[in-house]
Amino acid sequence: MTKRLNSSLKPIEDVFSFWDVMTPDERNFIQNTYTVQHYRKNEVIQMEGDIPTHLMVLASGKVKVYKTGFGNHPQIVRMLKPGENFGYRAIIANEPNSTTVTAFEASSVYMISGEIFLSILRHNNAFCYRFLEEMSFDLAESDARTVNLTQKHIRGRLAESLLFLKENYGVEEDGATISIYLSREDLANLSNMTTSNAIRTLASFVNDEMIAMDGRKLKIIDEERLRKTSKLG
Amino acid sequence: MTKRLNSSLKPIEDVFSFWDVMTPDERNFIQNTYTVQHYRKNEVIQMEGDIPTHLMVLASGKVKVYKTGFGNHPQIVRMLKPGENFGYRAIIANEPNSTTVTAFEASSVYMISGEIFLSILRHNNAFCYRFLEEMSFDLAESDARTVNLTQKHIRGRLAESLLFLKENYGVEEDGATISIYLSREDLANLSNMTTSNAIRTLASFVNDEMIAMDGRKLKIIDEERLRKTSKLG
DNA sequence: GTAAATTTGTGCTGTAAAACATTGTTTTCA
DNA sequence: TGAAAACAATGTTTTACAGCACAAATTTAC
Repeated sequence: MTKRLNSSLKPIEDVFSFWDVMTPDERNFIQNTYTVQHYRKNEVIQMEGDIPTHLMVLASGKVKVYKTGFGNHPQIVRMLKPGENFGYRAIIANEPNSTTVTAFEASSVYMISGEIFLSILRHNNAFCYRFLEEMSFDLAESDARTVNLTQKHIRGRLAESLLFLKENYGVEEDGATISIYLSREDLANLSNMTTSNAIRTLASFVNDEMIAMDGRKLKIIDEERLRKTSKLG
Repeated sequence: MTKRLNSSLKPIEDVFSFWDVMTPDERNFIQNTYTVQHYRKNEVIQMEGDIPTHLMVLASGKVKVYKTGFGNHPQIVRMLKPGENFGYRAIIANEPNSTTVTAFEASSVYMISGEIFLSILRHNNAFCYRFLEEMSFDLAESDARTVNLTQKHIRGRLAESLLFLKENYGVEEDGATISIYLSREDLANLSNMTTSNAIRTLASFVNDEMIAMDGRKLKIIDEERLRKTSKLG
């Protein structure tokens, strides 16, 4: 089984989206030094406060990036899908990790040494620019999240999260069921509310016929209205 | 008077902190093409939604960077002091501005053409890397702000803001008065609360002898306790 | 295959903070 | 210099949401 998982893993040159701007030498170097790590559901991949060692590329699975605030209350700040990079911000800033990363489901991660990463950044301008671009998107998203979470009311925040999940992870073959199954608690930590309120508000959305639920499967049935709810509360 | 202001303005090579990583050619090019803009108190420098045209460097004064949320309620996401760059994120991301920038007080800004900026980013690796570094700090700050604003209670948020203002802008000769005079409204927009609550909470801090007030002059007299309040509410 | 643990669902209560209203105070500018 | 506007202060009311307790359902573990 494990073998099968490994053999079915997409090779790093297909997963790491900045492969195309690297030189043959750089590619070789990474090919010869990268490692793969497999994580089980709920396993911690990176810990807040630890010294970062690797640029990581999610090969398969889904992970959450979160900060632990006062009273151990986590706030999810990013959710990644295969092909996305993480762990590199702290390397560039030369700081301890500012976030914890945990696997939502069984996930595989390509690990590229931080020193090699920095060295490529410092020698390959196109590579550096691509990361700059990526960060400039992430920064806008982060600022937008700040405003969403502080200014929207509970219904607006949850609606926003559901739409984000749909956009980010897509839907099943039925065209409506969001392709990620989160616990109510994770949904709450994404939307800055208590678990009870996530449950309650989901129920109210079902009642309003904006979504349908089957356990953790959430189906968006009136996206229009959900979008309105996200905007106006 | 205006002449005096102009003549007392620090030259761009002293203000723009990435000058040292530029080539002589690049420096020349910027020297020959940059412009200076002066803004009066409360004047808008950059507008949310507009197409970005220039990398801007604050030469003198103080400015706020904010997003306008639902119900026209602004959330300040950054406050700049001389030497800091702004307006460049949207250029890199090739998006409309995601924030509005307004002068707190009379400010002067060096304007560097977006095309020239992009061209240097694409040819000068050290220059590109410095911006990458800057963004990696900003991104961590933005995520931290999200957690602060969503999880801390009103006293904690205001205390946090006061400490930030002191760290960012420093203090007057008395060693205690914060060197920026904000309206209660701006303080509220920085701390995600209503103006009345900013006023009330400030008064309560005075009562608790953590700060002293004289109009807009805020003096931190018990930083220890203010820090504790910021952490624990 | 049953116990234990985790997750989900619901109701109730208290409260932090928004919203609103009013008045006093300072700035701005014809 | 006097009216208007902006800002600061404070009291009152309303409400959105957290916190808690508990029950039911589902998952995990042995």
